[in-house]
Formats: sequence, structure tokens, C-alpha cells
Amino acid sequence: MVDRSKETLEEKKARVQKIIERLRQVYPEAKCALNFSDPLELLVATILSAQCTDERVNQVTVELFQKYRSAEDYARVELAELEEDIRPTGFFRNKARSLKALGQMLVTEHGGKVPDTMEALVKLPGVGRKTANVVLGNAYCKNEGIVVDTHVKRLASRLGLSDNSNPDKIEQDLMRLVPQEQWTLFGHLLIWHGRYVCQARKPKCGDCVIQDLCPSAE
DNA sequence: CTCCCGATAT
DNA sequence: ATATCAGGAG
Repeated sequence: MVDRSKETLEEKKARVQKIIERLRQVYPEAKCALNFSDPLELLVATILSAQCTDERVNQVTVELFQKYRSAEDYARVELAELEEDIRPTGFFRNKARSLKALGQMLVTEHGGKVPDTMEALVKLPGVGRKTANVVLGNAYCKNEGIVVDTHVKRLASRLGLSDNSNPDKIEQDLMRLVPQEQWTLFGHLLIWHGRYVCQARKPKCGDCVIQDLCPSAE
């Protein structure tokens, strides 16, 4: 199907455009699956989404966002109480510790608001480039990077778009292949496709619309 | 690299 | 039984 050994950079960029066009047709609704109504809610939901399905996060945040309406609310709450409020999302001790420290830092360093730059976001506790990219792309409509989560990591590898295993290096590889204005869209499309077709355990290559563009297709 | 967390799918 | 789920810190 795809002989990647003798594919030039330009050919690979063209293949990426075909991938984007096809996935756009299949997933016109692809967007952030986490429910939120402001940057703080999205930041919190994204931290909770680590090693947890979006569906479960959305269940927890219904009540969480009614109780915690500002950075101050996270900064003030007793750690044990916050742990119980987010327990079903897993890693609840680490996440609760991050959220409380995050709330405190937002209050002391950013006037209680979520910053809108990569530099400031990744300095926040529990926030790496993946989480920062989700907030920048979906709450602030900025294409400062590409979200590399478990789905994007897996699909970038299977599609032969990166040979690296480090998420930051994968992101750099992808940013060279995708025009900046498509960075956020690209992440959503790969995540949708990874969730429904190109699954981790048993990819449904028979149902895949980019099978002929994939060096790993069976 | 390991650890953190537990529900669900295979 | 084991792998996986919109990761990040030590």
C-alpha cells in the first residue's frame, strides 16, 4: 500500500493532506469531547482525563463544576474532600494535589485566570504540553502546538508519521507535516479515528477510510 | 524508567 | 490475567 522507505517529505505532506480530507468527511463533528464552558473548566477536565475515558470525566464534572466555580475554590478546598469529588477518574490523589496547587498558582500568579500561552501553561502543576495544547486549541482557539495523547501517539506511529516514542518529539515531527492552521483539527481527527476505528488493541482496518494511506494496514 | 488509580474490554 | 483509557511528575 504505502512504501514509506522512499517517501519524500513533500510526498508525506501530501499524504497527510489526504488523510485529513478523508477523516474530515467521516468525522465532520470531531471536536473536544470534554464538556466545559470556560478555560478553567476545560483545564480541570483535561487534567482529570489522564488515563480515563472522556465519558467518565464528563460524568464527574457535572457536579464538580457546580461546586467549584473559580480557581479560589480549588485553592481553598481540603485535599481529602477534593479527592472524593474526583475519585472515579482514577489517579485521584495525584490529580487532587495538582488541582489544588493549580488553583493556588492561578490565584497568586495569574489573577485567578487561566493563562493563554504555552509558556505559562506548562509551568502550572499537573500541566504538560498535551494538556496545554488542549486548552490553547479548544478554549482559546490558538494553534500553538499539536495535542499528542495516547491516540495521536499510536496513530502517528501506525501511519508512519513519526518514528519517535517521546510525545514532545512526535509533536515536532507532526508540526513539520501539518500546516499550522490545521494543528487543532488534526489532533481531533486522529483522536476520533483512534477512538472508533484505529483502536489500540484491535484496529478495524477493514472499516478504515485511510487504509490505502497507511503503511501498517492489514 | 516507575508510579499513580480503577473500571472495562479482550 | 492483561491491556487500555484525551498524562505528568519524580
